[in-house]
Amino acid sequence: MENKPVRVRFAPSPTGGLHLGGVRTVLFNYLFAKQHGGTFIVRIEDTDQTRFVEGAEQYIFDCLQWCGLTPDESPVNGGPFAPYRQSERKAIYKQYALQLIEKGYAYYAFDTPEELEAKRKQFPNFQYNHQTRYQCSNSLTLAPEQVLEKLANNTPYVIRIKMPENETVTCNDLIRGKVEFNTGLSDDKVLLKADGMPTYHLAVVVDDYLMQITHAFRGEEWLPSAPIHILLWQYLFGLNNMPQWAHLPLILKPDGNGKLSKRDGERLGFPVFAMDWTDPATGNTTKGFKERGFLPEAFVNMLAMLGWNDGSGQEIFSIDALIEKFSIERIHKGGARFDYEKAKWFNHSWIQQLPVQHYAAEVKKYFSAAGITITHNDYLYRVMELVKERCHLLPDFVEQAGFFFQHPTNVDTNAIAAKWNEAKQQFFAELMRNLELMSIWNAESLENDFKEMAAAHQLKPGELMLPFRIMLVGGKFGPHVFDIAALIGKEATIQRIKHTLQLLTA
RNA sequence: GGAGCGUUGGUCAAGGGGUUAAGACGCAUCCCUUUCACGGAUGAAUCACGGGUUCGAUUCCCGUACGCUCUACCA
Repeated sequence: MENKPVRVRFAPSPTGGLHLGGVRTVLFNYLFAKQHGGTFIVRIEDTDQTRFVEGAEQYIFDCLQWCGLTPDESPVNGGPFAPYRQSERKAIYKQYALQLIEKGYAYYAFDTPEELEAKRKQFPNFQYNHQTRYQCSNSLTLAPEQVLEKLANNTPYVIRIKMPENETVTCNDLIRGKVEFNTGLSDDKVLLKADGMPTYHLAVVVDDYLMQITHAFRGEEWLPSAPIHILLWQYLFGLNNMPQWAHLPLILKPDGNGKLSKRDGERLGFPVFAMDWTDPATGNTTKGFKERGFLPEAFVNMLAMLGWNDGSGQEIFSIDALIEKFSIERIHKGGARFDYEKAKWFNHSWIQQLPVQHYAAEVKKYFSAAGITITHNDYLYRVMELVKERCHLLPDFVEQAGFFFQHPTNVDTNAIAAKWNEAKQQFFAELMRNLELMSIWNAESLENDFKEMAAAHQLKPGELMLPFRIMLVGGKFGPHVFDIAALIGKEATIQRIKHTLQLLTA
């Protein structure tokens, strides 16, 4: 335990979209590793061949890249402990299972899935445990020669851990403190499956040992199986080589009870996955935070604050600040409900504080998806600067700034029609002529000119501002009118006035 | 059913024996702004409940309730 170089791992099962809770687990791993000058490893736990999903692994790495949480060692980066895919490590696990059998900590079991299912049907809460294992077909109940014979005949078997009847195993969790379990309450979990693949229980322990993991972070849902892992460590590699455990609180659904699921996002209209995920089987795409218009800085920041804070009240943190401030001691014990409104607030904050150039390329994509092609980046930057405080998500820029690039498609004349009159018509007609002659085109002179003219027409500027806005913008929103006029230029300004005037007289 | 974990405003949460129980999101009202937004101000919690311990408990202890997680040849 003393001063070993920190090595942590994220061990996803590549079976579908990457859940926000998964990304938070990655984040905490990453922060801890970076803070301690350690190594962050991604290990793919693909031991269940029946759940193989095409593209799921690549998708996980894409998500990590978008978040900026790049692993130091992984199947794609390689590393000194390769391979990092458990399916490619299949041969390694069996010897450890055999070792356990030799020491009497595990046994062969020949019960078929059908037999077990029958037992579960017969007995209300059937568990394969210290009470029932002697009524089952395994190397504990069969004569040695029968076992040998079955093995020789290639009879399918699994290897199960032999849980002690009544021992106390304690887990010193970094977040929860001492947690005790009675071993008699757990069942004899399968360690090695009939197909020769390890289950999670065996694989984590073996790989954490082989990869010299020092700290193991995972979701709280794993806490009940911790005693099995701890026992395995004790039997195989010794408790003093075991990583320190930290079981992270769950992220809960915003309404009702239970942990946040993909379905909650669909039901309530917000993303749950980091990026869009298309299920290859059904072709259905589930929306991701990225595609919804989140900045990775905001997404990561928001996730960090779900279950952790630095105690100062500060909420906006860059990744570097998080690396500096992060501490396991300040991780909460209780689960946190996910709040999409708050998530959007984080994104809004990051939109304000990052230079617009930083995310302009992404914004551009939303514009082009809306049929607006942007040719001048400098113009785009100025526009973004002007409207960014109204944007929570990146696509908001299209809505908030589309009129800077094309004439408004819908001019809300209803907003001004009721109070429209001949005097105003005259005013704007003259305004057009006036603007045409202007040599200096900036917000200030435009405003002065506008107000002088209003006075000359004996009209209140206030009555004219909204019509002017509607003409330029199309609706009741956007930055100061004269800033807009200044930016879109003389020609567009005049053209829009003219167009609206025509609409109003039609 | 069993085991484990958890419980401070609607949400995220600070605090941790004596406080007017921070702050943020959201909401409402107001100010600023001749639009929207930003910004500012104000408002809203008997700290799940019941017992202790104590001069004093939101804070410590014990129960209860409630919630969650797990209880597969899935992770």
